[in-house]
Amino acid sequence: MKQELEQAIDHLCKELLGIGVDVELTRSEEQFGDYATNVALRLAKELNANPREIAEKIASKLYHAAIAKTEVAGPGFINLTLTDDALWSLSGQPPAQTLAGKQVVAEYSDPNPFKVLHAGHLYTTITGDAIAKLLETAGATVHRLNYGGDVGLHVGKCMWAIVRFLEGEHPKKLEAVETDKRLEWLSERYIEGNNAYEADEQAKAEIVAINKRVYQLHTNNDHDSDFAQIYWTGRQWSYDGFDRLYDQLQITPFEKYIPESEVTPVGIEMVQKGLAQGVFEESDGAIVFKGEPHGLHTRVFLNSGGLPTYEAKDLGLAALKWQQYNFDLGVIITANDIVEYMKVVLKVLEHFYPEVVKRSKHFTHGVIKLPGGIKMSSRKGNILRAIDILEAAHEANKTTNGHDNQQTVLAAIKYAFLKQRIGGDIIYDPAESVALEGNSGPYLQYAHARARSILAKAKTADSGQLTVDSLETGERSLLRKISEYTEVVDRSVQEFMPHHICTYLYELAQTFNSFYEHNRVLGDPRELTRLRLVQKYADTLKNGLQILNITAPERM
RNA sequence: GGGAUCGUAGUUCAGUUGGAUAGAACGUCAGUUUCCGAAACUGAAGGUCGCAGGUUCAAGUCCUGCCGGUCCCA
Repeated sequence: MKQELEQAIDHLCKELLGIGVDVELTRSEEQFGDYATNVALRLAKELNANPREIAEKIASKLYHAAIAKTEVAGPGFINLTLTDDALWSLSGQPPAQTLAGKQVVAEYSDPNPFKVLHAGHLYTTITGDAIAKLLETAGATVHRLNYGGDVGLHVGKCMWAIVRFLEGEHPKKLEAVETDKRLEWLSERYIEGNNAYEADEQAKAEIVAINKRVYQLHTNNDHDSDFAQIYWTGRQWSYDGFDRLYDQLQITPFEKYIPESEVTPVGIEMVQKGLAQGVFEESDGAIVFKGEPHGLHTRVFLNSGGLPTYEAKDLGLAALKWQQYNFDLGVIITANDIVEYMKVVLKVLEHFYPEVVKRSKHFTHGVIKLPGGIKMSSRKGNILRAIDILEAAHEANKTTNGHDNQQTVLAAIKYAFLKQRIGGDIIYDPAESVALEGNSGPYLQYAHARARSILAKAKTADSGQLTVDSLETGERSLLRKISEYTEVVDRSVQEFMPHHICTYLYELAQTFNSFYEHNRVLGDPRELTRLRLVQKYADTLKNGLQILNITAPERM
């Protein structure tokens, strides 16, 4: 309907003024009506005419069954007020299927085996899942991928400490570690290895050697040696631990993990091929890409020891994803410290797969901090871990609300992360996130439960008449807000930004609460109409929360 | 030193291809419960949109310079 109206206005412009414009109706403040357009203002210059006169000209000729009132206001806006009927049919519609049939690959979370899952991983996990769901809402098929470093220096550090802890390469001794302690146990070993690497020259040399052995174990496909058994067990423990956390978070499961070891040979091969083709050059024994001619910087792809860097691996990863999925759209979400790095990798990738670069979107986010200002540093042990966030939220929920409900805590964390535009740093305040007052996940859950409770109490055979037209002010405000839903989702899809949905849902809940406060539903002569509204509202709220992967409980 | 990015109320954040009086939340202050869930609602105070220029009928939004923060590269 919105499109119809836009086309009608575009038509009028051509007919009356001889100029076509790209008309976009925007939602206006309630006092001005339902939709507004600034076409007259934009055309004024071109036509060298008074914008208000142009607006009047268009407005006076604009007729549509859905329009109840047309007004010219301010410097030359055309304000449209829809009929109540039109508002009803506008609300409750499914979002536009703009991505129907599209194959999307979404890569996010990306924790490293043998290391701890930190707050940043938690953030991309939740945000990535929401973006994936958002795209699914628009009709896309989304493949959720999780990429992580199962090779590399951090693995060397961890393996070194494990072997030391076990007093030799004794895989059998691993059995002593309890199942639910494994992830924590591994991250403790990593910290030990990391500290030794920095403090002790001999340990450093040993770790470098072990790191090489890990790579070798992959090339030799070694699953039998004692060293290999320790490694594979450790890797599996990591994946199991990650899966447990994802399960706990109630996010959509990943389609698969892509381990770094799998993409490494692909990446190396690409670098060698690229070297022969003149994409790379040798420099002090390393293979580098000179980014300066492209306004970028130089980066190493194979180091002087012949080992692939992150760059080479990312190249392999991109190639592998493309070969396996042939996607229409590739979405990657990472921290924003690698934006420059990513540009170089994409520039190189352009040489191999220009199509992939065109179809890829890289979103980045900032650092996750607690209000005190603790910053993550993945080197030392004193980082903000994912479970620290979860624990802080549980703790806050207990002290603020006097109980500890998993659904509330999850809603609190997810909503706190998602309500902010993706890009900047996030200051996560546990107390604020679980609060039932204010712009929080639990507030929305409560707003939903309240509405459902009314519906549950309504008797089936009901008094009152259904009057879809001639709505009262409060009723109309609520319906007007509900009718915005699909437009908000569409915009979120276009921008890949779930936070628009958060902002909207909060406004929606506020509108409802205000309506609820001032209008009796049950037993009122207008009961049937109002129940219909409450139903639409609750469904809309639930649908929106679903995109964010937040539950909408009937009771709480 | 080069590059990226951000700077909006005391705090945390929204702000549509440039559009109407810059909006929320928390906090502060003042109110609202015989009645559908007060875990709610109503209202008030609080702003040089970092600073200075420029483009435009119109700038928080675009351009230039400067200041400040964060990150990347050497």
